[in-house]
Amino acid sequence: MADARNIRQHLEALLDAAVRAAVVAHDLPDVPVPGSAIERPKDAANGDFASSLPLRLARAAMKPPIAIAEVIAGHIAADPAIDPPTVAPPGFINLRLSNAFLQSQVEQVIALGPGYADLTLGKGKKAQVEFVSANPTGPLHVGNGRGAAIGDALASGLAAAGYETEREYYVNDAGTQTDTFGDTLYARYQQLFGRDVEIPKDGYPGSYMAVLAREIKDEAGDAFLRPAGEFGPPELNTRGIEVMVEHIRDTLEHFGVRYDRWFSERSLYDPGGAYSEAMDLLAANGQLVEREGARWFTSSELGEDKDNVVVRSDGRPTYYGSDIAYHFDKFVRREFDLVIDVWGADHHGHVSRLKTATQAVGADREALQVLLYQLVTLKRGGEIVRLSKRSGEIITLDELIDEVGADAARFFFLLRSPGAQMEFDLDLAKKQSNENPVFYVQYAHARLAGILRHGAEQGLTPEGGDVSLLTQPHELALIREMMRLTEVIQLVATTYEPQHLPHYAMSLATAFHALNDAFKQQNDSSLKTITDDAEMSRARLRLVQAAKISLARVLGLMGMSAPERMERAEAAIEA
RNA sequence: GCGGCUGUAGCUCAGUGGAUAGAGCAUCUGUCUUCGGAACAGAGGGUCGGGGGUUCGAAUCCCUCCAGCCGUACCA
Repeated sequence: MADARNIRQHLEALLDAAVRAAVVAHDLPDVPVPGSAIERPKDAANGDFASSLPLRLARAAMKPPIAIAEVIAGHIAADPAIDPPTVAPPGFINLRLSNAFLQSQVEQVIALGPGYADLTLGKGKKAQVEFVSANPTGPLHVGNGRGAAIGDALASGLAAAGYETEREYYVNDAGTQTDTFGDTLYARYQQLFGRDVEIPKDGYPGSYMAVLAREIKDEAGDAFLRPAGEFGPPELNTRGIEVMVEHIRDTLEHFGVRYDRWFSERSLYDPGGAYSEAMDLLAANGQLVEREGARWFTSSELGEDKDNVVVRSDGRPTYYGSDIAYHFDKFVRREFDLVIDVWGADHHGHVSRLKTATQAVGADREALQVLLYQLVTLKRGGEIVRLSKRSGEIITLDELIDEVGADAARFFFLLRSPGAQMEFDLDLAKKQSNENPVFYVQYAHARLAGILRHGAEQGLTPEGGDVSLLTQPHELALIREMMRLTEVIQLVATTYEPQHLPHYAMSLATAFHALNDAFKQQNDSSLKTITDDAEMSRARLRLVQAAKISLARVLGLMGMSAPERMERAEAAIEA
């Protein structure tokens, strides 16, 4: 039987069969038929699904589209999932789901639970989403939060689509930034012992470095101190990175993000690590050359603008060299079928050459997807602040979570498509008012929970409810909206665009709020969920139960909580 | 210079070949001692940056121009 997960394919099959039948009956010339004929009409008045196939066939078939539509519609077999098809100018075939089918979906959602809309399109495939991966040279800032929200939701979406999914953080604990970090840390550390030392030029001026130095002094005393004028010990650097990574991990856990793996860049250079193997492979392919004292990957022969250095003239690998090894590890060693790297847009110059290198070490170019998100502009008190870790003036993700809450921050980050520059209005996100859409969605869930509680107090539960009693337009509209989740999951998992989740969540919440208030609007208390009619009440509670499952699922995919009740903490005070 | 992203309602943004271009906020009008009103119903508001082209059909695809952001390192 058809359900939310396969209704589209079911209708396509019905349509295909109708076209074939029309051809066999000589009602339609035997012309090539374009695929994927089922669409979603924008206007609900045109049905739940529609086909523009007649418009596309008109030329080849040499008949008016409307006539073709009539012919095909006439050959569509009767099906319990749909009402008889209708035809609309200039040549659409409109399909409407039957009430009986919609009602049955309430039972289906309850029977299948939170996974009712999950797909199998990624079944048997391993996917990895790598995100945030900020240098552990400072605390995460607001921009990293956007990457975290996007990457985490994307991973959830892929998992819902059937992929075996891992979340990974790439820890850049090697390289020049790390050295600069170490130098700055040692300067701050020495300052704590009264030495008049300046922070290196191009160092990290932020006060958090002084805090970090203090932390390390507290735990290790002067163990890292060297005679004046000498360099600091590498162990200080290592410890500094460790502590920073711990802080980053705490921040992300606060944000509700949990990684399956924290992958150390340094580990690439361990004996048996991916670096030497990947470089050997490129060398064996004749794709490495020595030039100007450095080692270059001859990427221009593979279509890149230019060759790129992988090992500097001083013998240290570049970031590019590391990344080649890292992606060799992902694809060749760990055999991921799909890898999504979520990066800030300022890295976009790196995308093409990394894909090329990935290809050179034997992976499919398209198996690596790089999702770029544009940088976040912060607005506070009408003032626009650009984010920069190096300026020292940053607003951290921790501060954002404290002020706004993790749920609201995530929702705002997800709402914008990754490619769009976004303005994050701190004052707005902080508001606990109806200007803030996150409360709208969560409130809908709390209301659903409230109705179930209210019913239970009167001895009414969803058990035994007869869904065939659900015939009100608002009730059926809510079921239609619940069914759409599967399309949203598919969209997220195939386009890697998580912004569809919050938009869907809002329309699902709207469908419920509208249902919930219909009795007031129509001034008819028999439309309430809990009425004098116990049978009717049980049927509606069943719908409420299913809707709650649905909304909780979307909130879960976005990494947000689904509250059973709302706290109105400060709203009254501010008012 | 070259390359990438972006340009849609007053604001923030969805919509990536279909029917009258949507949402939230803001503005205005109703509902209103609520199965929790952080709600619902409705209204006004658009030359989809400009100009060409492809198509039965374009916000969507192609070309071109304009504006903003980013990149074009032996930084990451």
